[in-house]
Amino acid sequence: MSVTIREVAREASVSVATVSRVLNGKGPVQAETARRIRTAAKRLHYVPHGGARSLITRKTTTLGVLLPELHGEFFSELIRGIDVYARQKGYHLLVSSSHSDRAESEEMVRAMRGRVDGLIVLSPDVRPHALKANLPEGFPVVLVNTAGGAAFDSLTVDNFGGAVEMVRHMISLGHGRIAFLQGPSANRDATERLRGYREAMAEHGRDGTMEIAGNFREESGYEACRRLLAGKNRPTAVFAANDSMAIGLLCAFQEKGIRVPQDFAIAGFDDIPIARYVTPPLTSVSVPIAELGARAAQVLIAGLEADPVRRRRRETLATRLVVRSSCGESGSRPRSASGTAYG
Amino acid sequence: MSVTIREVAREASVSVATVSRVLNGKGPVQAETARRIRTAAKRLHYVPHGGARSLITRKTTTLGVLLPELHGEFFSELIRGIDVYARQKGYHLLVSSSHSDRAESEEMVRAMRGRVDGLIVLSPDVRPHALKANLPEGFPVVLVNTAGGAAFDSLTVDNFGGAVEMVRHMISLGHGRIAFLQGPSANRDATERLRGYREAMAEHGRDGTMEIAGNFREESGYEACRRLLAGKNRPTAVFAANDSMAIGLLCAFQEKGIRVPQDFAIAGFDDIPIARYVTPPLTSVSVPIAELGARAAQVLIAGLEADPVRRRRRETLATRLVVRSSCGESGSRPRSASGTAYG
DNA sequence: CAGGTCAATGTAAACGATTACAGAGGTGCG
DNA sequence: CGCACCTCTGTAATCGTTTACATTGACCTG
Repeated sequence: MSVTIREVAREASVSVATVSRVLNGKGPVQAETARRIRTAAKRLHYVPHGGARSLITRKTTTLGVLLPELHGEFFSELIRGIDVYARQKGYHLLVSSSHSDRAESEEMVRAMRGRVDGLIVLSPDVRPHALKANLPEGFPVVLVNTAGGAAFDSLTVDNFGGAVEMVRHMISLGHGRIAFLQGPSANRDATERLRGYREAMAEHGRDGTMEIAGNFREESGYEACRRLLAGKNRPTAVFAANDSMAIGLLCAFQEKGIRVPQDFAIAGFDDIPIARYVTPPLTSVSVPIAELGARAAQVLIAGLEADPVRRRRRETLATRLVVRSSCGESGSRPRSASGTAYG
Repeated sequence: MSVTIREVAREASVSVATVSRVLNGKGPVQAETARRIRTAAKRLHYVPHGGARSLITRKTTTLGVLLPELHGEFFSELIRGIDVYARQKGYHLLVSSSHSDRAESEEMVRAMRGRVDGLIVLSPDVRPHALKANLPEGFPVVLVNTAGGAAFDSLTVDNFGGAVEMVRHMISLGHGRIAFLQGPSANRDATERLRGYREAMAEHGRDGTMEIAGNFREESGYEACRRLLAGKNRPTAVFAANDSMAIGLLCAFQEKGIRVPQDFAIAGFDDIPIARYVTPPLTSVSVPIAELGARAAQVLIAGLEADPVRRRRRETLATRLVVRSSCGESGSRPRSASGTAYG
């Protein structure tokens, strides 16, 4: 069925060793011989068997990517970032996504071992402890946005810092009572953003924080509207833990005739592409997702090729405040390409 | 470094053959022996080497997924659909995305061969012709939303039918002059939607079609606004080839004080999650993306396990018209969970 | 011209699994 | 009791590569 190196060798009247040398560019081979081999390989559509190769070289040139169930924009951007860098370095990507429970995730860790050279893990379900137990000693792993032990390299987006910056911005615009619309409590991005909100509020001596439960989906933003308008002493601004919820809320406000930002300021987090096209354009925090992915791939590959017992890396990528008009102040400005970036 | 089957065998005081039999559940093995082997395997954290295994079994239990550069929502949903089905059947996913040019795509086809059992290809860049040339005879491939020869299984979303249905709906609401905001001309989804628009317009004897160039991005919707308002005899409705452009356009209208749907009706395509949360909620065509992915995986796996020279499959998945208020008629209804589904 | 070096190629031993085949021991049946 | 048959396990061949080592000339040098 499949054509092997042996057939190429016969076709070019040389030994398999010479074929291998030509195709891998190692060892000295006469130019004419090399040409003949390459021609034969092309004619036969020869492609080396990855398994056989990895058996002897002890490399798979494949990176494993372990992801939880996560929403649209983030997922694709991250993969894109990883893929672009990995491919450029000659690595493939073995992806496994949408794990719902812990047992499933851990099973995948096991299944991936022996097929990949290293692992990029972005999964609240997989505890670092379980990782260590299921992987051989010293197996290269990069943790992304995951509460992870000191055992592995890890990369994080500065959710905390971004949230602090946003709250400060809102306060600087004169907003007094700022509510926070939370994400899922199990999600680390969500909890870090919450922590940033609390920190920044405390820093300015505002203890009148108001926190509303949410789950990162549009509908929970939509539903938060009632809660926001309920009590007396109601807030003048909301900071949503992500853009989707902010947009859901925006929609609810619009239906109720509440003007944004005049009656109520709204801010989001993530800066998804659509954020600048809602009405009014949404002030948000831009997260470098693709960059996060690329950096994860970079750190992992560096780890593969370097001496295995080096110091663990731990990095945090900065976010960027993007001011549009949903928080006031700049409402009358002409729409620019991307809002104004600070930071 | 890595623990092999030999070490497990030694640990359990049996031969490698017996270990293999136990771990693969083939052949008769004494219960006590099996237990001892399983214990040993667990203690040593043994996982079989995928390469070695695929060498002899001639299977990789891995599916290749080849994707072009594509936007957020679609990408992740599709992968999710594929992944869920594939994993359930015990297959892994080797993903390669964001190919910009044809040469790159074809290179990936070659690289993947020898690592995967079959291929799911969703790439306008890869011509079926090139696929045939770079793959062994009879290699299982499923083409998704790709203009593909009769040589492979293929799956498509009924973009044409969905567009026809939408135009009919708009006409039934009394809209006379309906403009169409196109997607990228190289994209097959885009051209099929355009074809549907033309067909449905012609069917009702309206030759006054108006077609505006676009690229599926929000900004091109935003920019289309000028063109729409320019001439005299201006349209009363726009059908955008996807939701992102529809939302960009909505934003532009809102800035100019043009009311939707009173002054101008807007419809989109895709029914992205956010579509129901913009103002007004967007009438759109829902596309079963995850289902498309799952079905692709299903067809491919069926092809792998079945007799190889069976008839080619060619399927089209139905879309679903989702009526909200951006085209009028139902503007005053309370917002329901998902609009009203027809079809 | 003997001996050493070097370039170009071939031979064969790994790598880690699966599995055909064989052997050992037990059981049933004529 | 002898033979066939079954169950359980081991031995060794095999898959398609890479690569250490061997081999063969050609060339250089003293």
